[in-house]
Formats: sequence, structure tokens, C-alpha cells
Amino acid sequence: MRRKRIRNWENRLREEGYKITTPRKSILSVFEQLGGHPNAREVFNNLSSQSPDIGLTTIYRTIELCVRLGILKKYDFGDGHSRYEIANEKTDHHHHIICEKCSKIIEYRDFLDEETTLIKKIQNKLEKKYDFNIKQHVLDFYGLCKECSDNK
Amino acid sequence: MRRKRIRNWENRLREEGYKITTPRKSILSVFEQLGGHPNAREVFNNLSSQSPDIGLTTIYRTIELCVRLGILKKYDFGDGHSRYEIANEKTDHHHHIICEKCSKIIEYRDFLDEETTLIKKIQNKLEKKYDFNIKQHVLDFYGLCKECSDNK
DNA sequence: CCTTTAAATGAAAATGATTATCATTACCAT
DNA sequence: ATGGTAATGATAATCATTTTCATTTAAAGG
Repeated sequence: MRRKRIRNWENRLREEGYKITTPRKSILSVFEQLGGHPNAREVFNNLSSQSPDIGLTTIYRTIELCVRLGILKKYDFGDGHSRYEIANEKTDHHHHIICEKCSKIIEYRDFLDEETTLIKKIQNKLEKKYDFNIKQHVLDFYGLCKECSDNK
Repeated sequence: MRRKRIRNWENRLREEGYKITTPRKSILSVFEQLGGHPNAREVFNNLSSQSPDIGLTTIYRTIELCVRLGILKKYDFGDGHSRYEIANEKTDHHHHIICEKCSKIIEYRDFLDEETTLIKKIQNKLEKKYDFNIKQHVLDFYGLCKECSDNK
């Protein structure tokens, strides 16, 4: 079995003819250090101490580029701003549990065996029945976390 | 077994002390007639012929109210605007298949038996493990519909 | 039916996230 | 080092949604 070399984002950018710039390094480094699912503004805020001259525009552009190249994954949890996370073997693929009050997000990937199997099965059924070419799915659970359940 | 009377939205509003107004009637009637998952602007456009004097503001306000009272269900498919649909026994509960190119949305509720069972099982596991009170879930599939697969 | 009054409405402005414009700057191949 | 081109940042523009506030209206009582 051929072991695929794990490409970091610098190589990915180079591969596609994009330049490795200081802002891009800073932005990606924030994603690496922050973890979680930050949105554009959170990245901006975290950057303001170290690199105050990087504009919000550049952050949006870099994120857009990285999503397009598969370096970042984009999520929409319905709270009004898109969220992102570095895509790699470790983060791929997982589901979420989202607190509807405080927006805390838990990601889990310790699927039940049946979980994976069944989703594939459903997917196959749907592809035939509705003539769709299904590429991905989202299974997210919404509710209240412990803290928000208590403070009510 | 007591048969619960099916309340229509007028009764729901009255119950909660809200008034039954002409704009509200028109807006809800659009949802009833249109079907699907319209967004605020689509409702507005569909209203413009019959009731040109209903403002977009009122549509947003009515929608917000109806979502809060459980008359409408709110969805976010990540295409930049929230979408809604009348909540009732018939529409509840379903999953979606969404075309990433043309945003066509198919909803299905002919779940495999295992589909329902397994999701409950996963939910139970997650509630214990992460101390969450899970209220609902979203299982949506994303891909390309027949037409968009072809025209490529 | 007519009055009263708080709730509902509409127009317009405000907001907040994201995108486009455009002049300036900085990679990087030569 | 340097030139060409992509990248950047400031600013303005969009677009969906929310807020403000003066005006209108549903519905309760007489």
C-alpha cells in the first residue's frame, strides 16, 4: 500500500502556483494554534497582537483560497458566520454537537461502527432514488450543554 | 388515546396573545401555497403581486415570530440566507439532499427503519458522554443533482 | 357601531458579515 | 538586484437581517 505523503498547506499552495506570503503564514498559523472552528473575525482578533497590519479582507481572501484548495474546511452552524478548520486526516471526518444557547461546539469522530456503515447505506439508496451524486454529508446534533441547561 | 386537535397557525397566534393581521395572513398563506423552503425575499417577491404594500421588515418579523412559536421551521443550508417551512406533522421530520451547484433541495422522510433507530442510539450515547441535552439533529447530504452533474 | 390602546406595520436607517475595487507592495524567477 | 505579477490593505459596496420611530390597525369594551 502506497503511503501518501502528508502535504502541509505550504506545499499545497506552491503546487497550485500560489505564493507563500507573510500574511498567509500568519493566518494559517493562527488556525494551527487556535484549533476549534474559528470564524474570520476570531482569526482577525487573534492576529491583531502579533500582526496588526493584516486586514480583514486578506483573511477572507486567504480563507476562501484555502477552502477552495481543500486546506480548510468550511462549516455553517447557523449562527450567522461561517466557521473554518484545518482539513487533515486527523480532523476528517467528524460530526458535531452544538449548544443552541452558547454556541459551544463539540466534534466527535468516535463513531459507532454502525454509524459509518448505515450512512453509506442511506447514501447509496438516496443516490439511486433521487439521481444525485452525493459528495458529503452533515450529521449535527443540536441541544443544550450542561452549563446552559443548568443556568435556566 | 386522546387525539390532539391540530392547531393551525391562527390558533397558535391567538393562544399566545398575538393578533391576526392581514400581513400575517398573507405571509403564512404564501408559505402554505409555495411549499418548499423559501427564504424571506422569496416570500416577499411572491407577495408583491397580491399585497405590494407588505414590507420586507414585516416578513422578517412575522417569520421570526412564527419560528419562535414553532409555526415555522428554520433551516440553514449554507447558501447565505435562512430558509423556512411550515412545521406540521406532515413536514416533520425529514432530512435533505442539497445540490451544491444549483441549490436544489430534496427532502425525504422515507427513512430506513434503521435510520431512525440508529440516530436515537447515537443521540443517547452522545448525551451521556458529553453531558448534553440533545433536542434535534440535522442529517443532510450534499452533492450534485443529475442536471448539474451532466452540464459539466 | 364607535372609541380606545397596545400591538403591529412600513419606511428608512443601522448593522454585521462578506465581497469588490484599485492603488500600492512584496514574492520569486531570472 | 530587478521586473512582472500576484497579493495586500484601505475603502467602498453588497446583501441579508435588525432596529428605530412615527403611523396604522386589530380586537376589547361600551
